[in-house]
Amino acid sequence: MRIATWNVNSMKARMPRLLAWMDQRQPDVLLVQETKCADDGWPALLLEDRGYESAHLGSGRWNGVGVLSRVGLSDVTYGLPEQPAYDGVTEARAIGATCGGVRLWCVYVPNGRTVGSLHYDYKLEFYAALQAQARRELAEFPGAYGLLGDFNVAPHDDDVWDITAFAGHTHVSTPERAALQAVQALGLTDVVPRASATPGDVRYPYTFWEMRMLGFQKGRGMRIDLALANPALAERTREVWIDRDARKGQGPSDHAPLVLDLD
DNA sequence: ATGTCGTGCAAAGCACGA
Repeated sequence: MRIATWNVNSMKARMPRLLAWMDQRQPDVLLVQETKCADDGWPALLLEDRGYESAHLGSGRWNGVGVLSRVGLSDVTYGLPEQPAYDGVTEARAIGATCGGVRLWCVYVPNGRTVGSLHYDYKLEFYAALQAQARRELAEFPGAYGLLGDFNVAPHDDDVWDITAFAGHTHVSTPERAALQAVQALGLTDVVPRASATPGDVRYPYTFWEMRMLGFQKGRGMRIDLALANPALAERTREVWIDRDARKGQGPSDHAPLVLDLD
């Protein structure tokens, strides 16, 4: 079974690349973030034609998360039960589902914008809600369990292209990393993609490169898309890899897919 | 500190978010 997570940065704009990628890589389950579409614009029938059931949570312009599966899709949970609101709105940033016997969450953690901002506080609150939900469900679901998506935190200094360039910035701050670590402390392992190169190398397993300033071309990447797996899921995981090719060429997302191949 | 995208509004140019 192949499970993938991909911040697609607009379902509509990415559709040609997304469908080609699905044809090529044949994921059994695909978790997508930043769909930037409303539920009534979600291409459910198109995906169904290709053999995928799907569930989506989205309100339109920003955020939006979806689950695609050809190995079953049940027990869909729309949003985290304790998810904080931002500016009075509970945003479309999390959707849970059981696919092929694996309980999964597709998450799009808030960016945080600048350290100490309201959005940064919101990001930390979101992590607390994610942790609370994972704690409950890890007790509830005895089988394979995983949180996958865009966590907007680079867990280690080596997970950004140049840590000195990130001094005082989000994604690497101690509170953000502590919030991520608190989720992992529940017994969820960051299943790190196989390294094809050393840190700093353009081939290091980053998942995101800025569109601005030719980030990809200059190798300025970050590993912020993660798969946090409980022991049952980690045990079944044979390969974890990043499809850098999906970041190349015309009209890519700024993120590359993270792929888990299970027994 | 920017360089690019994507979206949506009221429009063919901007504001916003990443």
